[in-house]
Amino acid sequence: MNKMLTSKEITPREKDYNQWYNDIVLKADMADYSAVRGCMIIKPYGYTIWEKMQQTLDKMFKDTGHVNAYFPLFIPKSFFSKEASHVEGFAKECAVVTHYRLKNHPQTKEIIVDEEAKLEEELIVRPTSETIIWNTYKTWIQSYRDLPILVNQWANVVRWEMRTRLFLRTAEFLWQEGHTAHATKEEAIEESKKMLEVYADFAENTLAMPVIKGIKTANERFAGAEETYCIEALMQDGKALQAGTSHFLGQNFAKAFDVKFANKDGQSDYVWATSWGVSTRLMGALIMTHSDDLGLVLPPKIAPLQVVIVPIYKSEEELNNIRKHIQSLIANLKDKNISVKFDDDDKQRPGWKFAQYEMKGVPIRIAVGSRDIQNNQLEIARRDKLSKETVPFDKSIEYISNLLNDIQTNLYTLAKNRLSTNIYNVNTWQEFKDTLDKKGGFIYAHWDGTTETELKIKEETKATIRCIPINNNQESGVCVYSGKSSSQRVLFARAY
RNA sequence: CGGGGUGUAGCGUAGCCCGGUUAUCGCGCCUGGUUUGGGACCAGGAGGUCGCAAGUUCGAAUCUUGCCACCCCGACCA
Repeated sequence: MNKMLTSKEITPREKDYNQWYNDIVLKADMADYSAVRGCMIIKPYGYTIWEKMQQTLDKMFKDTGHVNAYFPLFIPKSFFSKEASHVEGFAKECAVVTHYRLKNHPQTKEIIVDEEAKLEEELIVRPTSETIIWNTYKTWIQSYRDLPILVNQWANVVRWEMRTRLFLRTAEFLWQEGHTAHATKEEAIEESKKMLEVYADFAENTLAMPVIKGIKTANERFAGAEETYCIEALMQDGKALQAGTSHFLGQNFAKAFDVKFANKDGQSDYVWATSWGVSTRLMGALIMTHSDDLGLVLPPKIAPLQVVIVPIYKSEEELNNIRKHIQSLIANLKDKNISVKFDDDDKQRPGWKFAQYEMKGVPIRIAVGSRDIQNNQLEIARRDKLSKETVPFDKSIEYISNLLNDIQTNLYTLAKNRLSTNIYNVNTWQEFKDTLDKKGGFIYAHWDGTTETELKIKEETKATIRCIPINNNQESGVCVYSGKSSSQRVLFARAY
């Protein structure tokens, strides 16, 4: 017995995807604009989701042998000059600390910077921590016995982006960055690939967000890396989003910071490095992958609240009856590690609560009133399909438990289908442009392998090469733009 | 940093072109009552440096100038 739900307030997704996205962030009460340019306030509800992500990822990192540490927020400017391509990549978006004191203006009493309190060496607010970490690793590493170092850091970083968007590109954001040091090239490459798999596993199995694993072209590579592995996701409006990266850094940073170790034969060599990270951008990805016009839709594995119970009652006595009746249900759900809230808030009416929890993406909502108690049943609604069903009370635990799994799977399947039907094999330049404009999505096309062609395509269409998929089919053809010979297709898309 | 737009109560807004009573409306908030199976209703009430500053004027939310902030489009961006 499925009934469609209704809503009085529909966000205009067809009209304006950006507006839709913004609405969901604001209505679900996840984040807000802050007074500081390009920064956001992550509100308690949004932060709980981030904490869930942190917990899951942190466990995965530890299961793969990593440990957490913390390095300073401030990086002396001189550290940056050591790796040329790295500084070039970040120079244009750094916040710089130049003074350490304020004072009152003698006349106006206004608070001003005390020019006498100028730092001898400016400090950079970290845009990423490679430099300060490698400066530290120099003192940690002498011998092959000190390797590998497998360290992760949960931190905030600042990148002074010209244009910002809640979660997707904020001036300050939260992330984790892993920084590892290895004795051999093979081991480092192995590590960066392994972490890519961890990210893909997390995206697909926890966030129910299918991704394409691949490597970046030289042009899109991380500043200072020899190889950048990435996971790319597809949003509902047909634009791609880079959801995580893992870099093989070669010996670049070891050379820049002079980090050498003695191997078993007593010979000295530079260590091999990786770095990898995901950020609060994943929150944006999560929203844009699953949410609908009623608000946020959360996969059960990441939902801070999996089940909400809304009582429907007229009197205090009735409410107490309901409370007694569902006591065992709540206890049983908690035993199964299912998070559940009984919302007996008397200040709001049921209809209002239904709408609220839908906006917040709670996967399962149970409504229970005297009618249900009499019939020994529950009304159970699922957020993903917006349908509800009446379930016998004594079968409800099993039903809910299965339903959570079903929602997780369903969300993944929906997104997976959307991804696979939006990858287009394209063979001509005209077809390339038409597909991009009319359908969006990923375009799988031949490319001659040159940065020159890549940049021209970007200039003409705003599409970038998102990645060369891992285990890509080798197939000879001609470049869709230049007509030169090509050995494989690559994935193009317009991206966030 | 270029082009365009917006700033009026917690949120969303009308008024501005063409200056003139007590600044409009909706949501939200507070009080009382009736309600409660999909965002309740009725009655009453509180809440405003009209982004900031200067100017023009008898009089400025409205006109002028400067500044600030934000949004959109570019440029920029693991």
